Amino acid sequence: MNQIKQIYDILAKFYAPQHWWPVTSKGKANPEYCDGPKNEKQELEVIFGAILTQNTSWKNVEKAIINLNKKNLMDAIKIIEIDNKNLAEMIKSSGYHNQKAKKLKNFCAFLLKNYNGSLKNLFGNELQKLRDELLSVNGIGPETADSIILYAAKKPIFVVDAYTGRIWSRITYDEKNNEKSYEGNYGKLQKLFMESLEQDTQLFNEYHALLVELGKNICKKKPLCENCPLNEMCGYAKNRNF
DNA sequence: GCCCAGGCTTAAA
DNA sequence: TTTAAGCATGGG
Repeated sequence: MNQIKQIYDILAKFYAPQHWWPVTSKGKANPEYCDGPKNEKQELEVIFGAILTQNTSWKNVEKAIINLNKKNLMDAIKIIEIDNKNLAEMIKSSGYHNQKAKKLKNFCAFLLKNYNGSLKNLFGNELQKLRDELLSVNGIGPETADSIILYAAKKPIFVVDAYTGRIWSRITYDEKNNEKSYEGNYGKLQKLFMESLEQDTQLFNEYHALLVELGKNICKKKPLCENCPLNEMCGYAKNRNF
């Protein structure tokens, strides 16, 4: 078994199932209702969440999502119609709110113009075409695009994030690889993970979520190697005598 | 007060 | 083609 699969198995035993992507219900964050979107409105919520969580903790995003739901703004046309300042104020808690307000509008304008406002139409594209389309929107980069593809469109693509880079850099840490060898190398990491695993949406879903959990709580900037289920296979942990 | 968070764009070297 | 600055709130 390759190391990437091995890591998944260890994490899946170490942590409970993650049930990503979290979706709110009835205007509230609802932890019982978080196995991904069930309709287009919730798919749109996943997309907005993916944009709002750029370089931002989910806690701060959740408040913004709740606000949008309360004002009935999970709707591409309504987002286009509301003015920038109003929208920015609504999503203030998610940080970079002025930029992110524009990003939400950019996506909605794109959806209305090219796909008649229909996510079903957009998601009808082949995976690669869908990715290219998403990346053409100003404000959507590789991680946001892939999150949308995996968690809203439910097509198999591996989402790489800062945690993935940090964790893999530390696992492979040795004389040649330093602690940041794989940071900021999106394509290389994505290829590595996708070539090591079956192309399975649910697997990619859970794996990414597990890496986030590990990155947030154990493999932090200052890592807690003593608590880490991967420390026996981790070059960085070994180097620190764990 | 300082550090960090589920990135992306733009402009300069 | 790589690197830096700017964006900004909220929690530890």
